[in-house]
This record gives sequence, C-alpha cells and structure tokens, in this order.
Amino acid sequence: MCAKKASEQKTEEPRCPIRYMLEMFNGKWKMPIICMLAGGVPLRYSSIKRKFGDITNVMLAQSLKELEAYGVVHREQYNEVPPRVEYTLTEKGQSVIPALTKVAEWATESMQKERLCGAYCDKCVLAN
Amino acid sequence: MCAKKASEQKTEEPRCPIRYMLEMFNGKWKMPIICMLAGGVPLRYSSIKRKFGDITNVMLAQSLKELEAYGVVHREQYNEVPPRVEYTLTEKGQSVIPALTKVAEWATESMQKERLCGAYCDKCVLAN
DNA sequence: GGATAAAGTAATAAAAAACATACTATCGGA
DNA sequence: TCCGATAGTATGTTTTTTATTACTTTATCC
Repeated sequence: MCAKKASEQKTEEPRCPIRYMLEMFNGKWKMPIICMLAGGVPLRYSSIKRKFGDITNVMLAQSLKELEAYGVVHREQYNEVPPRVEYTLTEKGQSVIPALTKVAEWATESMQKERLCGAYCDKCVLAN
Repeated sequence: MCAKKASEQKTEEPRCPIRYMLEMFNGKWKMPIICMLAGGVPLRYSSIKRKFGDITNVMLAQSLKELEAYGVVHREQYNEVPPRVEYTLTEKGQSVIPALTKVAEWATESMQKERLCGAYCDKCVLAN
C-alpha cells in the first residue's frame, strides 16, 4: 500500500513520526550538524570539523553520509586538488529548521529557568 | 556565576540548548513516553508498558526515573495493594509539548511526502 | 624529492545502550 | 495455603555507538 524502506518492511504498523525523526537524527552529532548548516552557508568537511573541535573523522563522515541518505544534507564535490567538498541543507533539511528552532527556544528557556547558562550556542544558528 | 548540575561542572562553556535537549531526552524511549503522557491523563506504569508493548521493565523504569530527575515527569505513588503509581507531565514537561508537536508535524509531512505512511500514531497524542 | 593539504577510509577498542530472564514485596481473594 | 496483580530490581548478555590510531590519494609548493 505504502512504499517503505527496506529496513522497515518488517512492520506494517503506521509509523510514529517521533520515532521516524529519532531514527533520522539519532546519535550525538546529527542534530548539531543540522543546526550548524542551518545558517545557509555551505560548509566544508574540514570547516565543520574545526567548528566542533571534538568530533572524529569517523563520526563526522558517517553522520554526514547518513544525513545525505535521508535527504536532509546535500554534498557537493569540486574536483580540485586538494579536494573540496561542501555541505548544505537540502530543501527537506531546511524544512525542519522551524521545528528545531522551537525546540531550541524551549531548551534555552528551560536552561535559563534552571540557571544553566543556556543563553547562546556559538556552534549553531538556532535560538540566537 | 551560573549554577550548574554536578555532571556539568567540568565545562564552563555556554551549553548548546540542542545538546541539553538531547541529553534530557536521549535514548529510544524518553520522547515517546513524553508523547504518550502529553494527553494529560495520568498513566500507570503497567499502562504505559502495555501501550508500548515492546518496552522492557528495565528500560521503562529507568527512562521514567531519568525523566523524573530532569523534572519533566511527575511520579505519584498511592499506597494501596497492589501498589498504584501514576505518571504525569510536570509543568516543565507540558511546556515542551508545543515544540515536540512542531517536530511531529514536520515528521508527519515528511513521511507523507515519502509515502511512508506517517499519518498517525496510536501511541502518542501529538500530530493527530 | 619531500612536506602539505583535504576529505575521507580501515581496523580495532572501549563505552554505552538496550535486551532477556529471573526475581522481590505485599495483601486480598479462591 | 497458594495464586495473582502491581511496580518495579538484579544480573548478565548482546547490540549499537563512539573513540583511537593509522593510513590513502593527488597535485602543488618549497
């Protein structure tokens, strides 16, 4: 009836949208990457890596690849030497920003109420 | 300057609200539990367990305990036999619902565009 | 000719999350 | 006296994530 990804064929239940989102953005880095790209400026692999400071090649490459597979991140490769690869949000990726911003606003307010210094984040564009 | 939880004392950086949220709702079950409680009806331990169907005692008890520690879930114990314990969202827990609803709406639209049958979820109240 | 930069990959190890199974206390009812 | 229901705990195992370290390619610069 409805097309499903191979990994989801096993269940015929209607899928929970929250779980769909959790699957797409699972792990430690995917949402922060989306936030970082939310500014609209194309970012190179090395630039993302430098901005985070504490992400490994393995995690960054894997996260970007999975986000690309989900259609939220676009990878543009320029055949230069040394190679240049730029990442941007796709239309789908951009479409999640308003919702993520809501979440970031809520989180910022919560942190402020608890005096947890959540005033701003220098790595992502949201809630600034 | 700002009060911080013990676990966060190590870093003096401003915290990213998205990471704060990810820490609070980490794992497979916490967001779905919040969604399930979003209806406003107090739910018993066994009732939550039954609604999910595939959550273990360990995961449910642990998730509820952590959500309680973060102040988003309230646990009310009635000293009856057999024991009765009811869970509800706290004010803080309720305050996240609009943001989560935005996310659920985005996810539902995405799933529909991809024909992934995301029309509704019978376990949570959001995006219905 | 060797160092350097970018954007990764490969292989392995460590840590964390999730799962499976069994078990507990208490009291009322059959 | 044994059974069942509730709300979990205890313990061990498997699975998944994350981290560590080293390595690759290509062409230009010194």
